[in-house]
Amino acid sequence: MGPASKHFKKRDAILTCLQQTTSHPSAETLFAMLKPQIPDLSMGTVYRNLNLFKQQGLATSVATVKGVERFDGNTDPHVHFICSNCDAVIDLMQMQVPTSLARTAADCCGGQVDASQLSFTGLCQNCIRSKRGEIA
Amino acid sequence: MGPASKHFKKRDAILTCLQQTTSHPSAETLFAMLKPQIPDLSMGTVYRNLNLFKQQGLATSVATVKGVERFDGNTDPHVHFICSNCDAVIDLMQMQVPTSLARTAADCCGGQVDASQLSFTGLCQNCIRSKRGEIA
DNA sequence: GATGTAAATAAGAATTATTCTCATTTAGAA
DNA sequence: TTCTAAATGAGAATAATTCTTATTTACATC
Repeated sequence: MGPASKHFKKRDAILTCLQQTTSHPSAETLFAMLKPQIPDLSMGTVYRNLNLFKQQGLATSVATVKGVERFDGNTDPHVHFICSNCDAVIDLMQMQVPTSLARTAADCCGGQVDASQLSFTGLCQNCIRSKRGEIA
Repeated sequence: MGPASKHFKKRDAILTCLQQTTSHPSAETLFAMLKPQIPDLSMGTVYRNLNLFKQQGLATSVATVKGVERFDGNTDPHVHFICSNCDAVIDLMQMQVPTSLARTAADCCGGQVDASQLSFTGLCQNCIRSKRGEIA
């Protein structure tokens, strides 16, 4: 039904928040973002709905960074850059996993490929600058 | 120094075990594999050394599957297939992330790419068969 | 408008994976 | 033998996530 319905108010708020940010928040971060507007929101609801979104294909789990799962509400196929210094997860919207690779993968192991995840890790632009002594 | 030394006995056992399997075990699984041969091994040692191996580049964290971190002692660059049904993590040794993609990624975000991770998720061959009613 | 309903939620307990602490053990050096 | 530094065992502590249950909510029906 979506945001028009009064049902699923919090569910919609969580999904909308996730879709409007590019920061790939953790459950906790998402909770912190929403709490001011929805003071009676609970962590359980955030986790419950994130799992629901994953099942429904409305969101994905991008990575687990230092033990914490990070989510993405952007369902367009794309690639991520993960900064090993500041834990930022950055979209590389211009990039995708070539479909030829997915086909090769399926052929290699005889399995059925449903999705692919490609990420690069290293230092992000900000952290490179910081290391040079400049202000991030 | 390696397996010849009497120092690092358990450390070496853990690394060797990780290098000799292609199952991408979790810390707990690794512990279970080694416990029979090393009855006084403790979980703390497994976790401690796995983190050490990661730092030293002797092992990598392949993925977090259903909340559990999975490790790989194979440092040759390769790709993984992760079965969403049985949680198997399978090597696709024949495949690598094209270096051109890594370069593009660095250009895209202005960062410094240190490593890349590519994995495919779906049903593995065994689970496809099982679903057909055959015995896995 | 009152009542019934099924889904969604809050709150916090419970669980699980991982890290931490510290006393002990070990291997090798002096 | 004694010393030292690293490695370890054991279990406590922590942190993330899931689970449980009573409550609330939105809507349908009367």
